[in-house]
Amino acid sequence: MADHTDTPVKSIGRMATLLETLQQFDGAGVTELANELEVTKSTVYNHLTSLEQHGYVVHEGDDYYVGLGFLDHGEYARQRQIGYQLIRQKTREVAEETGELCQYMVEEHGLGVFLIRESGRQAVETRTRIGNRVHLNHVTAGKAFLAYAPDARVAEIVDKHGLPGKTENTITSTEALEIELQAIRDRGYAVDKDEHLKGLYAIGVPIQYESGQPLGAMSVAGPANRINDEQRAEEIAQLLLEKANELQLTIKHSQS
Amino acid sequence: MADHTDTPVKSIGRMATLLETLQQFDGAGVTELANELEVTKSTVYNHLTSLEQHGYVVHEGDDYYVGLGFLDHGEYARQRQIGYQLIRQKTREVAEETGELCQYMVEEHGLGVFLIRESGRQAVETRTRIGNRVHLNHVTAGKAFLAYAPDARVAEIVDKHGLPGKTENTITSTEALEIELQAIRDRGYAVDKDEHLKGLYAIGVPIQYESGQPLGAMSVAGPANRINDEQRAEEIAQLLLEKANELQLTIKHSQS
DNA sequence: TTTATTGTTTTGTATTACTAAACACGTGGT
DNA sequence: ACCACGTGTTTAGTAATACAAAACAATAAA
Repeated sequence: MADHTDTPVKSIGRMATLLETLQQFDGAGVTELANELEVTKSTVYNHLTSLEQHGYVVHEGDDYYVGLGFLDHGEYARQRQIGYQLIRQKTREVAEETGELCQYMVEEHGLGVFLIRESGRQAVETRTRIGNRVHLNHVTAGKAFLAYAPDARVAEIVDKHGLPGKTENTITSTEALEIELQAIRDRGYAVDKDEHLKGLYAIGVPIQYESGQPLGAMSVAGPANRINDEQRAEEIAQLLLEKANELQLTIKHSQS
Repeated sequence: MADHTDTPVKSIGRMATLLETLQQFDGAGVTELANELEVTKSTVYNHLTSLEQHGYVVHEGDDYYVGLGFLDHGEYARQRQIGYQLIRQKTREVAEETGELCQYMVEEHGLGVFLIRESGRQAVETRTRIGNRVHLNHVTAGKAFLAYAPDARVAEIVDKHGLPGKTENTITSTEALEIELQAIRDRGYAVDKDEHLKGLYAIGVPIQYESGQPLGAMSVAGPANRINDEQRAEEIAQLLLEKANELQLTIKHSQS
């Protein structure tokens, strides 16, 4: 799980994997972590206390947890994204008007990151959470993004992360991807029948900057039985495209 | 600005100050950071590339920025807080019913951290953002929290962070604090006329767990001219107390 | 072209973060 | 009541590493 690509400052690598497992385990003790990471207890202890002194970790009794120190940096990074406030508002509108779950995702380091998540009245519950990173070929919004990203960028991303499978429907070859992306461009939006999760149907469109480069992608997700019919899907797609277009105009002129 | 309390793993300390200044500067280059932190360029470069490989930093051209890697940990830490979902919903209700800005704050490491922030229709804009850390004696919610926290905990916090001043009205002595906290307990809620920010009026109540220990505090803030009148303030306070009470009952039985 | 000013890379060394082992503390079992 | 084993914590010694210094590359300005 932990990438052993050696980085100049190895302590940062250790810290990163420490935090990841700390989060995975939903809180853990020193020994538990030491066993998992295959390092000495004292090493883990030193890291944890250092992280704690800087607000990145809390301990309750003998268990350590990821702390709220990350929330500050995280929210800063989120609000720094171009058009964040405007897109957030639009996402909310879509969620209310469709009643479904509407999300906005951006790309960073070749992966998709969920930035905004707004639930409508009858929205489904998914496991995705703000900040989660996913492979772009695993989600509808990700494919909508790729379809409108420069070819060179797509190639870079595929080269870096490959096209790992998730379900049997996931696209795992560059040829199939190219065909899919072309289909999305022809259609104007991306559609998925349970690629990410069984029984989930999703529609995604890119949010484009001037010059057409995508900032991210917005998607609506709901239970297949509710969205799968031709009529409703097309309705939602048109709504998304309309909102995306509005955003494109406002972002262009406001630059934030 | 950088605390030089030596921690076992010093790289983490360097990383922390690096990230802080990176955020303060809203993006910066290698040389700029090296000068500010009084270390060599190569050191900064090594840290930045290491952080980047782990998704904590991005670079655009020659400028580095805090990345979205923090968002995942941050959101995790936020949702881990007891009663988060329920409190979020109630915060929204209060924002809608009052039309003002309603926030929820918890304490970590002796400081207040803004967890939730919901704006009503006529809500003021403040500089506070989710994840921001503030001294508890600087904000209304913080004082509401302190008023219902165990005396020992209050003493610990004051001992650790002191009572730094912010405006001329900020409480900076333990005696004054004790009097204020008692007044809050007598009244049932905390009130502030521009302690944190000029022209802002805020009302805060604790959100208590079973056994009365506070999980955090919820506050409503608005322009002084709108809230300052006796009638309106009392109205808001009663609404908050009612919502807090509802929360206390639901959280008790749901444990999340 | 020249001259600053970037970011990047390299090399050697002093620092430091690691392992290992001992210590303190509490708990559960017998 | 004791003992054994589980914690987290602390301490020493050493191998690893993160650092400073300086050279290098690349870009932009003069």
